[in-house]
Amino acid sequence: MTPRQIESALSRAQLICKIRGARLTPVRRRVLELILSSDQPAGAYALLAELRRGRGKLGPPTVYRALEFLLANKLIHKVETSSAFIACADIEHPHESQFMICDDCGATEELRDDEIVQSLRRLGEGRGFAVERQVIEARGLCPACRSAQR
Amino acid sequence: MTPRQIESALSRAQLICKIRGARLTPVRRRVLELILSSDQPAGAYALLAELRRGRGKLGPPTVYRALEFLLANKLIHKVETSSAFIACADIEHPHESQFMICDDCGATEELRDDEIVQSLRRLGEGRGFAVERQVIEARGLCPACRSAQR
DNA sequence: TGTGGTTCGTTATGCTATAACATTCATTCG
DNA sequence: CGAATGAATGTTATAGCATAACGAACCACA
Repeated sequence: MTPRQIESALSRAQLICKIRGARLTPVRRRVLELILSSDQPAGAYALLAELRRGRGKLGPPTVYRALEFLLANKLIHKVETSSAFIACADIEHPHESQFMICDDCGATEELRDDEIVQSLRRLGEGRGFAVERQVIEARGLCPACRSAQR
Repeated sequence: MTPRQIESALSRAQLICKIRGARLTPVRRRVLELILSSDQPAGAYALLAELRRGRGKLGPPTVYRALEFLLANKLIHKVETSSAFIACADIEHPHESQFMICDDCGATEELRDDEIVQSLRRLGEGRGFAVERQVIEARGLCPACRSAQR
């Protein structure tokens, strides 16, 4: 993302939070900015290391609390199989998303297919489950690593 | 699972391994037995604690290596969002599976829907990804906890 | 200007997983 | 048989991910 795009995303996040009565504080904003700046999903401790450059010596809870807030407000997603966090591609429209993760280079792409979401929901409800959250991730090789391997 | 069913599953696993030229050693067999005996997904350290009762003082690598073997031979699955391991419901027919996990009581049900598997595969391939492994898990409330809450 | 709730700093700790190297075990081949 | 080889396991240490608990600072609102 270009600096311009990052600024735009931050402004929009700010606005969304304001509307909701949620507070995008400096720490939270900074963590979101770091995640937006990263081209790959960012781990909590990598974010913490960045946070510390500038601010003093912070502990894990600081970054985890910020992540919790950003997740709750659907400004970021957690990639479960990587234990890492990625900016949401469309914060104006909260949604379930799916991820493709390259085992080679870690490249992660957010997909959004409502049909698969509905399928899993139906599947759960067929068994009497009330589905609250879905984790749908595919691991494999991205196009680049795929051709590099041959 | 009843002791009888556990014995049956162990025998079948033994046979499958033999056919494949894989060795279901005592440690691996024991870990599989523990997982089969558990009514809920078992964590690695819980399994380790059980393993230690009987054998001496073992380290995490022992159990993790056994788990790696069982996963590679598709005798168990890993539930990513719980960091726990569950017996495969149909070891004779290797497959991708999905899980419904209750946030309240931890009850975990293995589902098997080939359509959702194919959907995700197509979705990935549409983006040029070679999908090797799928993680599809739904978190929510199981029927029991659902009615208990009302 | 209190007062209550939210956010943040700080310390400590727990859980999950693997690296690295020594040892034991099983198998095969001379 | 006995050595050689590769697989499996034991052992110690450490890395990586996440949260509990408590107090201080901050903010909004009466």
